[in-house]
Amino acid sequence: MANADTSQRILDIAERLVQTRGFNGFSYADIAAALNVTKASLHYHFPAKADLGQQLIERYERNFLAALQRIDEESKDARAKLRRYAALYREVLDNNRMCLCGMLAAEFATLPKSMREDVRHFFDANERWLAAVLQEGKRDRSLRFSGPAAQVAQTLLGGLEGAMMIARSYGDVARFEATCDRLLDDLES
Amino acid sequence: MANADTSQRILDIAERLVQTRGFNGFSYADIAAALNVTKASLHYHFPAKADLGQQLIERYERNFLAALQRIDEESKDARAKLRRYAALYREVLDNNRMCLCGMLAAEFATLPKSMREDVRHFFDANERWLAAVLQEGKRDRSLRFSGPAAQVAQTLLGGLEGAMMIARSYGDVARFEATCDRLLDDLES
DNA sequence: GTCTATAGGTGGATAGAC
DNA sequence: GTCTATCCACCTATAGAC
Repeated sequence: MANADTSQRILDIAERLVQTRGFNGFSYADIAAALNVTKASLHYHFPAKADLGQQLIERYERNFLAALQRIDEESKDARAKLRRYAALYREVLDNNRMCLCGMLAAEFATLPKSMREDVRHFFDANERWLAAVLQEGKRDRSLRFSGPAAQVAQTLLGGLEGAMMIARSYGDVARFEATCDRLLDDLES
Repeated sequence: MANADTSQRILDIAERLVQTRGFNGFSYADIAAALNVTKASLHYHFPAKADLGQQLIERYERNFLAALQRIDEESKDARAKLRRYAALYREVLDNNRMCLCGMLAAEFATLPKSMREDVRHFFDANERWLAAVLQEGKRDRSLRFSGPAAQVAQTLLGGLEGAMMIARSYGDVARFEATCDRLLDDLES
């Protein structure tokens, strides 16, 4: 059976590489060098690059959803939840990374089908969570917006992903934070 | 001297490839196949891929700025200008493409230095134009917003780029338009 | 300007020893 | 599980004939 720890370490390195360079911007050789193993042994854990990519997204989504659940449990209202959601993105950017799925969305046309479906699944899950929080915010009066919550959720997701991508081009986290504040202030007014 | 027409046709193909697949997602072989020439003859026009990439961005920005100037000349007020600005993005998406520089922003870490600078230059030019239009909208009362125009401009640019990228993953232009409307309605209220 | 031919490197992936 | 060795396809790029 595959050593779970080794697989996880491979995924850790690969995740960083995809988030910084993109799925088409790294190779098995890069991971091998970082882990001091041969390319061949990577193929034992992930036979094809598409397998590696798919497991990357699925692990990323599991971890992300776990973080969202912690936010649900620990936040006092919907407004606080949104602020912590945005903070998740900022933490990624702090490490000079792009959201894994935001990066893959750019490369979408070149991805194997299984990865495409997983990317969309991640976005869907994010939007569902955001829409639920927005609805909750309307009830508890901590948030204010017009139109369907699902549409606000899409705008928020796109706004954060886009701001992240551009801010990374400038190596300027403050830039991301400013956009973040604008997007959220708007819902809190 | 290089045949200008051939160079332009090469750039046309390359532009489409970058906008759909990314700079690391295509090769000289792809262009050669589309144009029915050999890879070697492409190197006559663009010795290295970095040269091709740089000229791609610079031509893209020239064309984009020309479009912005037409908008300036033909629009009745700032509000109309913003709507036409957003329409530029939608037209790109209609062709199943991503904004050239939005795509390159994702691959930023893997780009040659000259291309990085050009990508940022494109964003800078966009933000300057947007900020000027926003200021104008404040004067002519066709737009309403709080805080610095430059910050609203950044939020708008990021919002459009992000919405574009995600909408393309779903092959759903309507999704982009909905986000667009939300972003702009907000400034017109 | 475009071609043939090729160099020199790297990509993902596999076979089989240990 | 990891290794050596290797395959083959593809990559960017160049030399030199036409």
